[in-house]
Amino acid sequence: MAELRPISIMLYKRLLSYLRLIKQRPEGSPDNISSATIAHALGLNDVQVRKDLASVSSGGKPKIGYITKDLVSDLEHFLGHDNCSEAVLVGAGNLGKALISYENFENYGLKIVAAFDADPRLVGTSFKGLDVFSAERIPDLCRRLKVHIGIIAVPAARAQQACDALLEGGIMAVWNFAPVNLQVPESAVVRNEDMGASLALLMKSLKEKMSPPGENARTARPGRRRP
Amino acid sequence: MAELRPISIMLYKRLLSYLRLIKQRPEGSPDNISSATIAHALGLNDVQVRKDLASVSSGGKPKIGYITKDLVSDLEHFLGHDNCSEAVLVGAGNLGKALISYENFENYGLKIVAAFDADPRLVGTSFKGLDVFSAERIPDLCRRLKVHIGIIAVPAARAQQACDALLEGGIMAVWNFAPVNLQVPESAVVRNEDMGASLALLMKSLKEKMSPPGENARTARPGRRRP
DNA sequence: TAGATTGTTAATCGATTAACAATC
DNA sequence: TAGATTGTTAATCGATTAACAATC
Repeated sequence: MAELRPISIMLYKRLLSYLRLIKQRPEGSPDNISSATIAHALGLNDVQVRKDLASVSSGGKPKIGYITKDLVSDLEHFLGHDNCSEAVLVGAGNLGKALISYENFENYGLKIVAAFDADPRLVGTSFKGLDVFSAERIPDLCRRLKVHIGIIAVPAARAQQACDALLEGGIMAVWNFAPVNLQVPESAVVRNEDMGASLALLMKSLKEKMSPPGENARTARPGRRRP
Repeated sequence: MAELRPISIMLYKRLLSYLRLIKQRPEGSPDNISSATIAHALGLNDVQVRKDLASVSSGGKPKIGYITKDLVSDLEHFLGHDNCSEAVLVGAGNLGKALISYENFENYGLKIVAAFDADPRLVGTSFKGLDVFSAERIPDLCRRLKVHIGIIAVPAARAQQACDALLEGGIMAVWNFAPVNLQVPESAVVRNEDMGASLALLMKSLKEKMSPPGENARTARPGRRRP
């Protein structure tokens, strides 16, 4: 049951994908699920699924599998979705608005509590009930709101500046959507949402699919997704 | 020099990060760079950087390092940024508009050539020079434009439908921003841009940083980013 | 030459998978 | 009981790192 030491990013991602898969099952699905079913739906190995789940859940039952209800709560508990965290958003342009609109964040325990923008035309407006403040107020308001997560959704050229302001406001974790390498002190955590890199990966897979691996290929993995 | 067999996703991501780092260096930076410098800036091991680069470039020079100009072109060539690919976008809401505005995609060889939306108020409009067509025309226009990449930026509930239309139009690679597991045939490639999962990872790192690993921790990696 | 830096070989480490026993 | 399924142990595989020789 629940380990304490840091787990690998790959494992963490898989756990998240299990949770999402199970939560997404249509109404009226059986209330149990086997590791093989999960593995098949996600293109993974069933032993791996069982091993992953063993580190999280109270275990499945032979011939039955895992009780989805229990599994969901075990996963959520382990992944820490229980305690909601608050964040501020810098940049209320299209991307910022898209993030504000993204219904799904609350499922992951995130709530955006304030937005900032440097554009005076946006300052003072509100979007989906969220007020947009002047970027100058970032350090002050972050401190007052005692928020620890900052989201950067500004153009590349202004990202470092936004980051600095957030850090000044006591932000400890930065979620960066701008295509730049932010410089931050070691005390802070940065996660780059590098959409360019992500796109490149898609294009890479596509190319690999179109020009099949050839003689050299050894481990062309078979089917990943359901037809 | 340049391997042919499929390379690992982690390696591919690192190569992308090298490219981005080097391209981002300020004007007037030296025209050479050492593996140690790259490694330090990205929080990696320098041997790893050299090994990665060896698979891509014509090599560095002892005492000098790598010539950035050559390295950039080697990386770009290897990563396939040379040949630009075209894509269509489904969903011209805030997220869609943010993607259209994202200056950076062209650096990765992607051009969005058409946008679709189900909302009649958006159909017929254009944004940054890109026309928005009715979602009904997806299969037809995709075929006519001979596009192979589709981007899904619609709400979760409509994502599978959008995906089906794209597949009907001959799309082979789907970049999915909706928080659902799309069902696609094996012939297609899907990349899920799961922002919820990404957020969860950030929150995980933050938690790990705030409550230090404790006695159990064995390999707390030291410094990752510059102060 | 001495020092910095690359590139490679071998060792280590961690993650995945195969085989199989346990259990309902 | 027979069959399906879990959980675990051991083997495999791949990726990272350490040590060091090669080179400018």
